Amino acid sequence: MSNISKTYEPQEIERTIYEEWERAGNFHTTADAAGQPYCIVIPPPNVTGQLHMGHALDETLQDILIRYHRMKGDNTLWMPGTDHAGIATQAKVEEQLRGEGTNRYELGREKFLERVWQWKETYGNRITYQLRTLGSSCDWERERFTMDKGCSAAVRKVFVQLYNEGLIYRGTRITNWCPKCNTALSDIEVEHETEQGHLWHLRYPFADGSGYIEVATTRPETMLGDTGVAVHPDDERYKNLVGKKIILPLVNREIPLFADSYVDKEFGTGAVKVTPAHDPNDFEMGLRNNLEQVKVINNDGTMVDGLGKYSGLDRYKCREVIVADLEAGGFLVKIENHEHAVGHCQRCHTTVEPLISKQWFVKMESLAAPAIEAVKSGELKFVPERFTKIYINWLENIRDWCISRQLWWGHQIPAWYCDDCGEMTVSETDVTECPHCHGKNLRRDEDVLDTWFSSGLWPFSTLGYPDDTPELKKFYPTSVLVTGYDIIFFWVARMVMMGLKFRGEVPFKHVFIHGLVRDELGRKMSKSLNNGVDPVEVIEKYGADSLRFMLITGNTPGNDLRFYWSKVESARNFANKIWNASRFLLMNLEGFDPTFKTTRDDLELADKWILSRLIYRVETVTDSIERFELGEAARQLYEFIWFEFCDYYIELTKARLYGSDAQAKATALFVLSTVLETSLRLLHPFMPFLTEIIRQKLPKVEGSIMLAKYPTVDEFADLISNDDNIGEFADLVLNIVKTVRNLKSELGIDSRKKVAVVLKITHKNCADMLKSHARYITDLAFAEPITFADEKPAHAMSNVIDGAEIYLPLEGLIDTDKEIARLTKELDKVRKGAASTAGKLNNERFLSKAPAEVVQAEREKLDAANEKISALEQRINQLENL
RNA sequence: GGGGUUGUAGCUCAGAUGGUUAGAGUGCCUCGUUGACAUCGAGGAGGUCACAGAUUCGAGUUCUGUCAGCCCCACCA
Repeated sequence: MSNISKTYEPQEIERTIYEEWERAGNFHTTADAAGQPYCIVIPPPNVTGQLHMGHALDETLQDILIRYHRMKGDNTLWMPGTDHAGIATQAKVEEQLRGEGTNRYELGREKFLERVWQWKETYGNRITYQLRTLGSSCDWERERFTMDKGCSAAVRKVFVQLYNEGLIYRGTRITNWCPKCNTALSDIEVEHETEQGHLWHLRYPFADGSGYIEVATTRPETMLGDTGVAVHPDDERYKNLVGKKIILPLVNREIPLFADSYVDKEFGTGAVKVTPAHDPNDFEMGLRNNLEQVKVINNDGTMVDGLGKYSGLDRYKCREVIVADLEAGGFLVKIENHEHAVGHCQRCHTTVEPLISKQWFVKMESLAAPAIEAVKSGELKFVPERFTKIYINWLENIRDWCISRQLWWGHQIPAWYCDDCGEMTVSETDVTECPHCHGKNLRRDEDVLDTWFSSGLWPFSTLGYPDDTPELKKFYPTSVLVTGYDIIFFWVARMVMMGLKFRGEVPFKHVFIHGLVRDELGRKMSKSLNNGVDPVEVIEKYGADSLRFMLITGNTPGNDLRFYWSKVESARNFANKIWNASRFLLMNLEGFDPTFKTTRDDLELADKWILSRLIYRVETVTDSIERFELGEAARQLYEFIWFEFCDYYIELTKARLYGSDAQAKATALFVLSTVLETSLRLLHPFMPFLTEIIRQKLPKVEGSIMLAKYPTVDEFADLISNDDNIGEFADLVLNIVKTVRNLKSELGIDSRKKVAVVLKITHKNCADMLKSHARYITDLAFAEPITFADEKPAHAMSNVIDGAEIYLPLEGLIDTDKEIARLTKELDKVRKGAASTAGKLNNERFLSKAPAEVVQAEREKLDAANEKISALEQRINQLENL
């Protein structure tokens, strides 16, 4: 045992332990296993992705909950899997093709998809392997993929049903288009950023030569597609001009001036050029006013053919040319600076172009209503609660969801078009013959579905849907969803809607929201800033337990946290502390009879104290986990293990361990073992590897800690009851210890050098107890000999605390004047406190309105303060008389 | 334009349902290597809890407003 290394070296150990766990099937469960079902579905990481800090946090939180519930005896399932991540994955393979001098169109759809699947086979395991290094106890035997057979079947079934119910439709609309990704996007895939732009004031001449009207625009290049100019119907400036014809500059097209109440009289000139093909508002106005839609921008962001010199120009280059030409033609009035919001593609950050195209949409209103209700009724709860507002607000203002993407990697839309009769057929099974005309000339819709469509089904598709599996029956609805606030709309809301629609129940009862992991400066970790810290690197250097502990300490639900290497080090030090406390125990355990069991009567006060503290921590840690306050639970564990167990209790056992009383030593070892073993189980969800390796070294312990019982208070029922006034006694002892240490330090005495101490005990309940256990003060404060006396030694350093006066008699070392000054300062402090307490007690309203126990506590406080005051006064008086 | 959130020790953050002298980590200062641990131990300095009001016997904690930062949502060209 003594050959255990002095520091904890996690690297090798972690890998070995994880392999053992997985080999033993510890992560796996079945629907018919015993216990209450407890299930979490993993937020599936992108199949080609790499682990980042956000994953590490997300995984850690889930693994803590999962391990806790598994130990509690619940039938616990953590369902893992990956997401096909349409655009991201396709982009990676396309990049690879570019390197080979080819592209997807040259390859063709079928060959291209083969390449993507190949890519998935090559890189798809990387992320799940990385999850393992964190210690994630996922049921890997059940691993799923959003494009596997089952998930694909679920997607088809859901799509067809929604279509048949009229909730999915195909329509020509103006949608967000990314010219770079070359696909339509949903509204939430567009990120708005305010940019410093310009407002160009243009002069549009009337056809009849009667002058001109001035319009203002942020996008002059779209003027090529203008098919009207709009003013507000009540705008006095323009009222008489409505109906006139305008000659569009540069194009020389005749367009109408019309009135539409959408126009804001106050903005710009009050007259808007209308480009129905390239602006969502103009599109609507165009529909209302029967305007022509003239498309001037291609899907790739260049100008269309037939525009003369402008054709083929990039939209921004075209803008420059147009402005120059307008200026040359005398049509440009002025250019103003103007700040406005511009939409960008979430994935590639290209400026989005609103374009008219035929796309598939989901009607959201009827799906959103139950999802709102589920939260309002409390069936689904957000942690922290404030996110319910954000969620509800979004759902209440929801618009139809564009679900078709012009990509190849994804779930291809199950719709077929008949070239013979022109009819469309939507079907769960592939269509080879047109059901309308029995023609065979069928073309399948080329588009694939938005990745989030399949993600939305994840909580039930992974459990077996569309089949009615035992897992689906047992584990749906799942218990909690753990995710970041950044994907509440993308994912959470859609899962709730789909879950309610297709299972009739919410997909999870709690949504546990966490924040983002930021860098040391509080910036978001990003590729472009290159400020990301690789969790794998942290694990290699410090171990997964340290990373996990670092990520949850000091963190509260929903709030962002910063990554600091010093915080990882602090967590590593904690792991090392536990390692060494265990090493200490194991060394002393050599030759000890492991079957020895102590009884309540053998326990001494220190044992009772640490057991009472342990019980308290079992309660608070459990309670904190249940409330999702994992940072608080971690703090409780840290305090207990480091301060109470290591700093005090272990020190107090040393006398017994090194002494000659075999029975006393056995008792100390028994309590040490019990408390350590229980602490390990309590800590296991947070630091799974360390707790496993240490517990395996303890005698009499069998099996993995993963499958051990989570500690409960009643485990200790026969060892300790709470009728002892142990807490009061401990407070007094620790207070005296602290005071002795302090006085020694002030005198410059080495903390480990023994000094004589005289104590005058004034505590009502604990005087005798303290006298018979003075050894505790000797052991913790290196105070020896300790004498109890009523008289006050004259030449001594001293202080007064609640329940005791402490003297360090040091003839010749004491500077009386300094002592008086120090004690006077102390006296002032106590008097101030006493005055404020007395103030409260003199307040009639405090006495009549505050709860009796609060008043009583104040009374006791005042008594104690008064005692202290008189003791200090006497002492000062005594010194002055020297 | 709406909504949210943050402001507590030099730094990073905890402080549920209002009730002792407001805590931790880290940094800093002083001391200490004989048997768990220097990835350690002992002691110490450091906070008018952003500001102003209100509610209350009592506010870091509840409410209102102000200031500062961050974030989300939003079709004013």
